[in-house]
Amino acid sequence: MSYDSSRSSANTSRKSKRGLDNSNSSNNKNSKQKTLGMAWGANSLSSSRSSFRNSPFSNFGSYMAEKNRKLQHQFEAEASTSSHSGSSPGKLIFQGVYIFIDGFTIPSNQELRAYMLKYGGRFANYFSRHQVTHIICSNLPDSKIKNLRAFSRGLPVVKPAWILDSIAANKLLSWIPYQLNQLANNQPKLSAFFTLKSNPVLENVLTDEVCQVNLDPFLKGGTTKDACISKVDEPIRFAEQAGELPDDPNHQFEELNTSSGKSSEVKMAEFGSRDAEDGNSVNSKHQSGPGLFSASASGCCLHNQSSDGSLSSEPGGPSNRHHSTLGDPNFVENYFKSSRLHFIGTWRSRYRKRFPSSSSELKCRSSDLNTSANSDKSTIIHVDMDCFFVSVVIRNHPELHDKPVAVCHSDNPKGTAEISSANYPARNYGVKAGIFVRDAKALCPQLVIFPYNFKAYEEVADQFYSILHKHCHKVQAISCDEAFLDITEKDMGDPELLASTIRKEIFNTTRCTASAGIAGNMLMARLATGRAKPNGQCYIPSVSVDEYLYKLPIKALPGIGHVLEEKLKKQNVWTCGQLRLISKESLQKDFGLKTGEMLWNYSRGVDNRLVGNIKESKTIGAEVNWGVRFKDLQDSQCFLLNLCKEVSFRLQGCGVQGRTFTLKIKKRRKDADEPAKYMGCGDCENLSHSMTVSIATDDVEVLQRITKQLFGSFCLDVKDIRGVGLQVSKLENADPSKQAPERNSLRSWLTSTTTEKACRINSMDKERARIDSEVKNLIGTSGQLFPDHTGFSAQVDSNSSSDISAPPPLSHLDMGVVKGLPAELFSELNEIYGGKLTDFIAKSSVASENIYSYPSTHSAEGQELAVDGGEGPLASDMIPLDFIMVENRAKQHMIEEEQVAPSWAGLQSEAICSVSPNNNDLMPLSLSQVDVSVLQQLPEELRGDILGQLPAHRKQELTSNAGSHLSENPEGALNIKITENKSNSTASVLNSNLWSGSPPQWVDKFTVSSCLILKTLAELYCTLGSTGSLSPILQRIISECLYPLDENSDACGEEATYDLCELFKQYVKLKMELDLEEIYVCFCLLKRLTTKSKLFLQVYNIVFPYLQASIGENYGGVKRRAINQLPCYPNLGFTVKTNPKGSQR
DNA sequence: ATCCTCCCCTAC
DNA sequence: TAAGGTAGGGGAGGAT
Ligand SMILES: Nc1ccn([C@H]2C[C@H](O)[C@@H](COP(=O)(O)OP(=O)(O)OP(=O)(O)O)O2)c(=O)n1
Ligand SMILES: [Mg+2]
Ligand SMILES: [Mg+2]
Repeated sequence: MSYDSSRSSANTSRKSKRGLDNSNSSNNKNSKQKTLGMAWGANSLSSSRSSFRNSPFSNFGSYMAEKNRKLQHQFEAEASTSSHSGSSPGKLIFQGVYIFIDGFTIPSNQELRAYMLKYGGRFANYFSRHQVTHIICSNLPDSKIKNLRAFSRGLPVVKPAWILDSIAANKLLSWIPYQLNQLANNQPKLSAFFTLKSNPVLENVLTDEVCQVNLDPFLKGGTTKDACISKVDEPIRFAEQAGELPDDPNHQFEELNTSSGKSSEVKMAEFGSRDAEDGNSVNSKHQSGPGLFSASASGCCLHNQSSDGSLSSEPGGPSNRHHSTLGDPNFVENYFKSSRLHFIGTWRSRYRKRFPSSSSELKCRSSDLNTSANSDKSTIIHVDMDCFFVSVVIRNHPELHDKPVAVCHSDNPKGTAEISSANYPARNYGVKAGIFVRDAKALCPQLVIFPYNFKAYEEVADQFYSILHKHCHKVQAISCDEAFLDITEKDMGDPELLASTIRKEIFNTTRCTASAGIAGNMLMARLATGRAKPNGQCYIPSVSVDEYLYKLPIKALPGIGHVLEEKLKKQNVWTCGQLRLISKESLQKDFGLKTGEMLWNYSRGVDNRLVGNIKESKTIGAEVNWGVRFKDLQDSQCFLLNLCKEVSFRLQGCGVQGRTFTLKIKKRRKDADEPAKYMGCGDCENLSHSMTVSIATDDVEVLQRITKQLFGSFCLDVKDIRGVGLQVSKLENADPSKQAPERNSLRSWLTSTTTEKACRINSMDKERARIDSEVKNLIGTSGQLFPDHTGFSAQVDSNSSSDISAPPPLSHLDMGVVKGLPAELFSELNEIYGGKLTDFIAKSSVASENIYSYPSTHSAEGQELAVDGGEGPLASDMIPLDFIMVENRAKQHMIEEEQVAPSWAGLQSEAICSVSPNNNDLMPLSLSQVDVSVLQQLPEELRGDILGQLPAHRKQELTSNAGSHLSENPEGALNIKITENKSNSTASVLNSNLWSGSPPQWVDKFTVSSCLILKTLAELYCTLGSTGSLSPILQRIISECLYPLDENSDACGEEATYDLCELFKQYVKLKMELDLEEIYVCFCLLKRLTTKSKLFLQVYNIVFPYLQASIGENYGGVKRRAINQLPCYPNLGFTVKTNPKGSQR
């Protein structure tokens, strides 16, 4: 209906859990801090985005958390004493209000604090998004306004007068008239300070209509000692009722069902009455957190107010013109902040952190094989909140419980906003999730629309799961409002009793009802819940399964969506009973092996899934398919960057890095009409293109480069783009020590702990670097200890000259290694660092904890400068990723030494790291670099591993042709020469006085060749290029690099570019036997060497993406593919074979 | 057979 | 105005 055509949805229900989940910030409310500013980002770590780095809001380290806690404690102590005196109920004006004061205020900070304390409110010493309900702010310089916008995010920013006036009025006034004007229109209005104080009329109106206390129901319930809570343990009646149920399942269903309609009100009467009581006691307060405005009982939605009010209150006041990527540079961030689907989509990731590794989920059932015998004995409970989003927002509106209510962004009766959830009265009118609000209003004109309150959903979900975990240790979370419990091995009696106990507790705690299904497997439990809704429960015993399913519409089976439903209906299958008549073979023929079997099983009530067998997540991604409109390439690139940032955040938040990157594009179909939905994507082609690299990364820069290339390969008119997504797969744990050990594998070797700590320059390293920078200034440069380091740097990277003579920054030392040094070496080292080493070790352990909890790439920028002092962002931007990749790989080889001689490894690798600290992780295992002589000296098992990674032709070369491999081409020959040429220089490297014992023989050459090879290769290439030993095309390219043509020269034009590309193409064709990696490396090097040649860059830009794409890990067939995919540039006269992916479909 | 890429389908 | 995301399962078809 609201669909335009092809839509993607998703199949579900799997849980994933990545064991590592760092420091579980489980109990840490601050962990809710958002990521890229996404309120509900998958990554719950605090962001220290540079934009508000200096604001108190960015500090969420453990120190702040602890300090905050203490101060709050102190405050509460005070409050408990003093508020006793004034504990007259009428005085609790600010109950549920939790303010944070930003900056200077007219009544002082202390005064306001005292007021809050006196009148029942709470006062935050430091901003905590999780608790604070209002930000109090008088007037701020413009520079601060921007930051305020960024972090306030939906929270009301209110002037202190609101507090004073509320006290004067002896009741909580609406804060809306007291909103900080600056935030809305960016223009400070001092007069606004006092305006409303003398406007009682307006005040009353607003107060009545839109009230706002953020009433935390639990706080309230707790403090007022809610009478209902004491009734909690009285499920007996409940249980009896359940126990009395007849055996006939249908009958049961009837009864339970009707009970939900009618008698359930009896059944749940306590709930209802409690609600009423509570409603009375709280009566005049309306709810609502930031941004919630109450809908009046009349059913009229006050959405307009909200829009100037708060909820989604976007910072950009005037920028509301276009709600698309065109008008808003922060579109991604803002969009996710308000997206319900984003909220529920990312919920699981937050859940993992809040309920970390609930031991339960990790493979509990040893009774492994799940034959049907198993399921006979199993007992599964499925619990699902009733109309979750609605229930939560009308918790304190008992008068609305029997009126049709829905949650939606908009109340516009002509609007295309989607209904998120509708309560059961509304469903009677046909209102349901997913339909447009205009259709909902047409079906039910009196429908009351409430806005979202994501914060409340999150809190209720937390409570929901706390209760579940309390009652059962095998909990499989399905979504924020839904879970399976496996109570098979629970000896505690009646499952139905347990279910009712749980439901009751949920209601008493959240004031929202849940329904439950009980059965022998997950499928049947889920179906039972459907029967039980709303506010009921249902048990389906095994014997009743067949009967229950017989008449069940196929669509009710999980896994059958509208497409399968339609296909089956075409076969005249409408019910599960009819579905059973089709043979498994036939189903498998029509729908595939697995799907067919699923249909066959499900139609018989068979489901072998186990509760809680959680797998670690396999992909992480972000996409936006709403409001995406680009006018030019720059728009799209900007958007892509933001998307990369987002994805990078999420990767880091999950503690993983990925190797495969998939860019998804929604492209407006040629004949597509305007989307039915406002700013929707309409009818689109879905295109995707992926690239796999050899080393996992989470670095935003790397992501950006990859994404750029992927994007380029689509060859699209950006104006047709209606949606963009970036997905990362082949995930690996970012902390290799927690990675599943792969014995003796090359990969585990390359990414071993020491490698990680010492060499990988990823977000964590960058953060470390930042921390280190503060110590860095104190360190002298008595670099005697690192003579080799110096020389090494000079050779490897001529660009970073400034820091050459300094010892490696402390942060780059592997403290694990340092600590393990012999005493005398340690003190020597400590001296070099001015005695800071000891301190730093202590410090770094603290710091790394913080980093662990709150990694942040966004603070990376200045840090690189601090570390290497040489290459700023500009330079680093010009370094091709690929060069870096290779260089980095060299480092990893280096690391290998550490395993052999750990005592010097850390320092050794330090030297390397400091050479180009802003390296990226990404690099191909560019096998052309595997030097034969080195290879031969490797330990047997490693050699085997390496060979195992090589493409066949390469393997042969290396094994059979040891000495003179590659000699058939100039590049290969160079490879060997380099090793020889540079072996002298290693001597010094290896002579470090930090050495203890002699390194294994092979370390020498291996290190040299891998660390220096690129630089040297580049030099030699250039030399040979000018002396004519290279092929014409490479020669020409190289000379262009060395002696770049004037930018304005004719020779830089299209024609020249074409010539060069064509030549290159021919070259590749002619030199089929030449490894693509060779060319690839060559290109990387050349790009590195020349940033001035426009001509070269043009060629590079055309050819390189294809090289890059081909260099992934798919060696097989790569050459041919790469050549075929050389692009078509119509104006250059290329003939294209087919353009990559997308367009050919 | 088994993997990979590019999709589609599905549940929340 | 409105905020159509996220992730797993799996099928088709190609490469090896
Ligand atoms: N298309 C959808 C489906 C769900 N949701 C959100 C709102 C729901 O409240 C919540 C939970 O989804 P459920 O499928 O559990 O639906 P409800 O809880 O709303 O209703 P029910 O009583 O059927 O469970 O997810 C949504 O925004 N859009
Ligand atoms: Mg629900
Ligand atoms: Mg649900």
